[in-house]
Amino acid sequence: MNTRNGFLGLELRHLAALEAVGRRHSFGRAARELGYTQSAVSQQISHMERIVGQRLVDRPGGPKPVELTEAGRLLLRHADAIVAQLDAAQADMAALAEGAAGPLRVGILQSVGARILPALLLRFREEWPRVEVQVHEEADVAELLRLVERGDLDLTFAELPLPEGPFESREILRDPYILLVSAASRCERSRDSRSSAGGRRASPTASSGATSPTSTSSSAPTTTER
DNA sequence: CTGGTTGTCAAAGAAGCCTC
DNA sequence: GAGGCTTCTTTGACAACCAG
Repeated sequence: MNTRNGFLGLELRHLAALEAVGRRHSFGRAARELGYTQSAVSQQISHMERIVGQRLVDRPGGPKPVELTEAGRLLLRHADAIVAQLDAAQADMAALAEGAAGPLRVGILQSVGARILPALLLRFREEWPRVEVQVHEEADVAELLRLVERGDLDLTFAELPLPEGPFESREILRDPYILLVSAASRCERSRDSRSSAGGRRASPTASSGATSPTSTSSSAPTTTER
């Protein structure tokens, strides 16, 4: 018999029995803890020992406590890793079922990727550590919206107003843009009238940090979901 | 030595699951 | 539904050890 195939006969209940026996130092107490009879646990351990081909539990006989052999302790260390991995898998499955895990495909423009996304991702990963964010960059908002509509993206950053479509949007940021012109330009000469209407003074040396290729008007980046 | 405790081993049977 | 398989329980006989 192939040893590796033989190990396929090992089951989680066997590892649980080994762990309980190792911790309680008694077949009977391990059995009570696991909800089995002492005989059942004894048979499980014996079955394991036949599978691995080594003595896993030292039975001194009588009321002396039973102890795991070196082979038993070695196998238990692997069992701990297996059980921990299983716990992680169970948590992942539960998280996936409630939408807290799995991939999240996000569409962005270059400006969003450079200025907004890094900070957002940091916060997002703290809150949703099991969600893998997959970023997809496009130069065109219309293309991003098309990908969301087709289901190729889960959400995208866009600018308001949105075109007609099966989208749900949430405004997350207002990012004012300003116009920079020469002091001698016609725009500067007409500033008085715009200032009185609530406009902002343009400066040739300073800006509010706007990076959008759009040169005029204020924009309101938004996340859009299909 | 005796009784109590703990564990092994074997056999019979119950229960659940799967396949046909 | 019947049959096969697996797992577990129950029961009984037995062994090893400890305490009184």
